[in-house]
Amino acid sequence: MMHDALAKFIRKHVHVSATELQTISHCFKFKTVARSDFLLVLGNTCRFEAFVLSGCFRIFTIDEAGNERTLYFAVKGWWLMDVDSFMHQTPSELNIQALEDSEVLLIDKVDKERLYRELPVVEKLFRIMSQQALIAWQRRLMRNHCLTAKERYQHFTETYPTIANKLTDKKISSYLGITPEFLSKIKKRINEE
Amino acid sequence: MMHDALAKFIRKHVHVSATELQTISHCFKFKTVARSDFLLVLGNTCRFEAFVLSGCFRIFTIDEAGNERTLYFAVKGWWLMDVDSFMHQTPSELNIQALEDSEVLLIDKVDKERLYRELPVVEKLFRIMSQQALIAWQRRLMRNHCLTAKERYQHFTETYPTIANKLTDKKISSYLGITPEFLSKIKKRINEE
DNA sequence: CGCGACGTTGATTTGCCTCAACGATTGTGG
DNA sequence: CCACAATCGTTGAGGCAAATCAACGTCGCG
Repeated sequence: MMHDALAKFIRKHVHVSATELQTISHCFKFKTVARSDFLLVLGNTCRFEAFVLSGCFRIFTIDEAGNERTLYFAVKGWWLMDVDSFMHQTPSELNIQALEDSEVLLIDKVDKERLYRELPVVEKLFRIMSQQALIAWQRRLMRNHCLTAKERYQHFTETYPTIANKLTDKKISSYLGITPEFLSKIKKRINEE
Repeated sequence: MMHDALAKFIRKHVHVSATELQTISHCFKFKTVARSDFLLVLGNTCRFEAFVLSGCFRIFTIDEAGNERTLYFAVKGWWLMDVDSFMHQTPSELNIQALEDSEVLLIDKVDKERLYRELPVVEKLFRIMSQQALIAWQRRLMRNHCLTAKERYQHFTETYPTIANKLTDKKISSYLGITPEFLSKIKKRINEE
């Protein structure tokens, strides 16, 4: 059934009984998201967390200068959420947009709180997920300090080749924190080698 | 008693009974760390997590070029840990050094795992802490993309004035991701205004 | 007291941005 | 399904932000 991917994901991180898995699974609702549709729009409150079953998403914000800044991309097996907005139920600073026709499993705040209350293993799961995400963000910031734009581009395309293939250069540049023009020049230099 | 600060911290994030608080507190051991001593040295495995009672610490790594890169500073009420190394018991990539004579409460891996097992509220506490740290790291990376070095310096000194006062410029520059020379020029420019 | 780390300053170089122009793609409404 | 508009990718010229290298005064510490 459609929740298999989620079950597999959970089992990779924590021990759960079949019953627990059932309880968790039943809190999630299947949803399709058409290409370029928004799952969350900046200014709205994030009322869900989502597990990506298929497709591809971009989580981004708009800075004061009006430029798009991509926090991350999410494909199968990744999570979509604005931790801050969902946790505190405050207006989000993020947009979540589907880059292709996609499928997700959604859980709303009430069900999430209920799971936290009833199943300690869910706390554990999200504790582990958050800590691993934390490590990844720390590493990414350090890479931003140490590496040049060219090195960061190569690191990204080598680490996530399948994601990079789906993306336009403009979106990649907004993830790397550089201008599209400069990314174009980087690619030219790489090809000339 | 000496665990008061920790109890206060915990109560700010989760509901705990007095008994639970007792159980948690008893897992922590008091320790003093002399100025410039290391609580963790790069290459060793992180066998503890620590809550800072007093003093000031720096968590940093050394990049390929041999430069120090500061992840963050920690004062009273902050936590010291290498999440990755502690979680997976692998060699750490981080140094944790006291910048002044300091006091911490330490918990080792065995006790931490026991707390996780016995008190679901501890899972919740660290889940919440991790998620809030995650938000902070996301914001910091976005600031690194959007802001100039001068703006990042001002943001840091305005957000953490008491921490900034304790630090040498060299350490601040390694946090901001710029050279000490350039920070010196930034400060000059600010003074001339 | 003397040494080594720190902070400052200047000259030069490099990485990346801005702006502008143009061809190539993509998406869309008729 | 085509035509047109809009967005995207590329290229070049010029400019600014920040790094590098080198020199020198200062401070803290042994």
